[in-house]
Amino acid sequence: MNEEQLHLMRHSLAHITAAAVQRLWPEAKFGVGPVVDNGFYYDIDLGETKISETNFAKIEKSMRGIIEYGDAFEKIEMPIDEAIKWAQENNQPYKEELLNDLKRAGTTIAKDLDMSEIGVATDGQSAIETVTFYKNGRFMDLCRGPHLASTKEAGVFKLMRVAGAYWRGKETNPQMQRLYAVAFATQVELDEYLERLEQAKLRDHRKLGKELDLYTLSPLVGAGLPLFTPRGTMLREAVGQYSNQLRQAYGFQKVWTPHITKKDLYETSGHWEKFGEELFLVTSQETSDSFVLKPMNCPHHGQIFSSRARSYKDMPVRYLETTTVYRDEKTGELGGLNRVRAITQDDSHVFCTTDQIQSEINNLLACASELYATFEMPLRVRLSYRDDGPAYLGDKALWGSAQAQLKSAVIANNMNYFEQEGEAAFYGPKIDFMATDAIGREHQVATVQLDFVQPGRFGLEYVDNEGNTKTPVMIHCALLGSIERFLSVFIEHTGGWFPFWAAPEQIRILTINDTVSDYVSEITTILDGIVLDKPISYNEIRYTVDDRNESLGKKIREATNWKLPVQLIVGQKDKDAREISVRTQAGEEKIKLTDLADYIQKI
RNA sequence: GCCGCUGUAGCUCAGAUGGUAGAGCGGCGCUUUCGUAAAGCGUAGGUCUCCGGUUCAAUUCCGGACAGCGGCUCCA
Repeated sequence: MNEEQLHLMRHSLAHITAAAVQRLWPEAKFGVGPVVDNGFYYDIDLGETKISETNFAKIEKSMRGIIEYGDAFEKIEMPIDEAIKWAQENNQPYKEELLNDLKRAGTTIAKDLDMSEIGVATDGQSAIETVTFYKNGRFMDLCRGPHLASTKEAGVFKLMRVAGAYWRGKETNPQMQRLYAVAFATQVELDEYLERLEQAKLRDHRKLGKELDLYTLSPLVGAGLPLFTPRGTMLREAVGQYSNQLRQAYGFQKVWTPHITKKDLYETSGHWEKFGEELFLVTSQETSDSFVLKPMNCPHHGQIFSSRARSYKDMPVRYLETTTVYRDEKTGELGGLNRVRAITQDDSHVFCTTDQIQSEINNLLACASELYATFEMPLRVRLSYRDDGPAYLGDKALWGSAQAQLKSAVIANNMNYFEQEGEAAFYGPKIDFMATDAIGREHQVATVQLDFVQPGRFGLEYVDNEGNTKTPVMIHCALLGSIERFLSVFIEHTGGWFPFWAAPEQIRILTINDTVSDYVSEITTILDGIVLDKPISYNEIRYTVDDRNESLGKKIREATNWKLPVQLIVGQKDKDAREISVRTQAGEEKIKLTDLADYIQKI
């Protein structure tokens, strides 16, 4: 079955799902039922009644009945006004809204519609004459089609879950229930898909985070506030230090700013107005000032920039700071390390002239590419442009040229990109780097954002070569993004098998009995003296010695379960031969004690 | 925040139409010094997430809170 047929089949199954739901709950009001990756969903409103997973067996049974019966999919063409009347008479208000949009604008696609009149009826000219419906059995649905000839041709499916979903994606609209299903041509393919899902769960960072003892969550501390164990701290510091050292090599200087600030700072920046509800407030018993926990660092870095007179000769000024910011995210959005309320950003800000924008963007893209190449993580780049909504600030022409510069930089760097309208920050267009987690969900990691608003708001300035006062452009950039989120993706990407340089415990020496302790000391002396150069220079090999009175098999099993990059096995035979048995994921080999330092250096 | 699901020992899980609960691993103790993914025996761990309600009796039923999961919305 090709992609097109599969799509057709999944779409028809969405109708069959709706037909089954209508059979079981005749009062059901239907939204939309599109095809998605691996399956489809249908949005349904049953009023007070709620579908839960306990109803799935009954719905699936009804669907199988419909498939077995083999209703034909019948195409019906209907004048638009007659269709609207049908929706009213059959108590299908959501379909009525869609039909209103079709009549008024000829489309139901939200981004092509004027939001102020979405779903609103019109008496005027129709944009279109007729609409098509598809009917299978007693169920009839507004639909462009095409469909299978008969329900009998539907493949295998499985209802997966039910979730809330706002009608047309608007929070102020009623919430419907979204019934998700997967569907394939054959049972074998469905089983394979479910098996892949099971495999992916083994790489879930929340599962590995517990198994590998990386972080923990405590209800006493609060949701979205992860606590990092010694191993997890080692990991986050390794990647954080790499990010810092890399950016220093690309011309950035470290700065430091406090974690609380007067709220005035964000009123000036514009963040208070836009994100006020998500700021944690801090009360002072000493002064009447209102403080907040900082949700980001750009205004602080701007204050450092403006602390001295700046000449064009100083530009660009590049600051970096890895620090934790706090955002009161909605509780329902929190999850694992991916979305937290204490967010450690490897944040940086460039202050430059408009002439320097292009080269600074290139500098940052090169830096990000180098970093993700080290992690061997493929990324997709998202170019986010402006929406014309009132929430966005700044000069429109400047936005336009900046967007063009971002795009040409991305193309020049040969990056895999896609464009998205309306995702820009309120102060400027941006480039986001998207990484994929274990089950295929994309998450933003690195970001490069142009800002034409904040420098002006804070009165930042420099003097150009003619003695004129100018406003600099600001470029925000985080490479890892949020270290917490980065780790969530990194853990799933590696399955917990971290590269040697980032592994919390890099080497474990496993002894066979207690006759080799002097030989173990010889080995540790070598390890202690090694200086590594990849990907950053450091001189601390993180090793432990497992000399417990346990079987070698058990020691190997445990070290493997901890996903240690290197196991060094030593017994009397190795000691006599001045050798070490080295066990890695690739297999096992014997090396000379004198070759150990070299061997480690080359990992 | 909203919709649905979930919460039993440190971990993974079992269990009873309402009569206060078990296994494996891990921990601890003893024995064992053993060469490639779990040595043997013994032993201690639980307000069955928390707070209310119903009941002679609640871990089990009902309500609420907290937390986790899947989505929606949001994401500076």
